[in-house]
Amino acid sequence: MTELEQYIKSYFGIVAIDDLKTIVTLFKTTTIKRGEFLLKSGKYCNKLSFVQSGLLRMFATIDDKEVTQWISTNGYFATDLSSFIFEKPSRWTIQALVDTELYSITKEDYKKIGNFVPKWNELEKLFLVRCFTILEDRVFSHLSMTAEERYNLFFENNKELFNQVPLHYIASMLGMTPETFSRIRKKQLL
Amino acid sequence: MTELEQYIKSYFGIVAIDDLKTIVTLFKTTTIKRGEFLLKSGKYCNKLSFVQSGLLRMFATIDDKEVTQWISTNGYFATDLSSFIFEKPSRWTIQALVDTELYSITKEDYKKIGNFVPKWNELEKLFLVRCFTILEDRVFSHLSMTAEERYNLFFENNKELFNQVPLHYIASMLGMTPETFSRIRKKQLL
DNA sequence: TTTTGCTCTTGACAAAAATCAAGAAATCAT
DNA sequence: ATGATTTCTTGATTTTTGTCAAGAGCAAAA
Repeated sequence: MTELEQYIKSYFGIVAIDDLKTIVTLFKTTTIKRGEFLLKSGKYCNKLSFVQSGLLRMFATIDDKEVTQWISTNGYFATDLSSFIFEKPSRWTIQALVDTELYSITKEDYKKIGNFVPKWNELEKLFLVRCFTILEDRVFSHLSMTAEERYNLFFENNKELFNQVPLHYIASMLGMTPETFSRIRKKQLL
Repeated sequence: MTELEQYIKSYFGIVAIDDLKTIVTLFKTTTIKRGEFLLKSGKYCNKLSFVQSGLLRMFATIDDKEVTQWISTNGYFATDLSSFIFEKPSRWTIQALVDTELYSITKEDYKKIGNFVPKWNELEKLFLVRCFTILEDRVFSHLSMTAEERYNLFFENNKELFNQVPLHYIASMLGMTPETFSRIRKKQLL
């Protein structure tokens, strides 16, 4: 199974191998260089991408401060779902933190998948509910956990990321300042 | 247009009137009394409900504390989406805060909608992305706003709720203690 | 009515997290 | 390699929020 086939499977669930191959043919590989933008806030998000290698950061700018909503690494997707589906301006900017290889599908091709894969609607639904659940977990973590607990939880599940991206982006994504992040980190390293 | 038709429209977007009428026939009205449970954590969520009148609270219990994730009022839906779609045990408990009238559809009937309404898949997708976006906003509010700012934003959009439910539930839903909530509230009332 | 329980507020205090400022360490561009 | 940036850490301090405890206000139940 190719990488992309695996990524898709992990988001969309069990997919018949023939369907999987059909879907994959609609994706194109593209590259974006460190610092370049996959999407800019206010623009229309017209493709859905999976990260093959590299790192993307999704953020919004508010009062001159950048708030990092998500960091996409190898195997994750990166898209403003709301903009992509509703075809409205994006609220997020997506920027490459390092040179990044992507598998991307255009909105146009995305719409066609249903013609080739009869079960597509069901798969897409599972995908969306999975995305929903991830956010539900995140909201819950803010209602019920301290900064330190959020740090620990995230660290356990994303150890690799801590050597790969500037830590203040992770701090922002977890809802704390870089200083607080650094102090918690020190405590855990002892 | 009936109430339920309006509710569905507000979540699913533009729906042809005939389709709307077809969908509505699959819902049944039920009543649940104050204190009773629509769903218990660990059980399977086998129906999707809209609140016609009354109030529901969705929460999880963690370390003897109840964390309120959402309060559903008139026109809102109330369901553990993840449990409903994936048919797995629910993480949430949903309880009526007062006697509550519901429009409910069973999972079984829900699955049939597609047979009667060809565009159903598209509508369902829009519904899910809308739910996703609501949570995306909530996560963002925790990354970029203080407790006071979250209070004000929520108050502006949900003034009525403040006379209808015990305020400590709203406090929990906004991620703060009842005491903090009370102090912020006092400040805003002056 | 009285009692009971729940909700909300308030104060005093403690803890958590943000801010400000400085400097060290690492990385990047030339 | 050098200098320029950016990232990360640390300390001092302030602000925000949580905790604990007590009491007031209300509403439901006896």
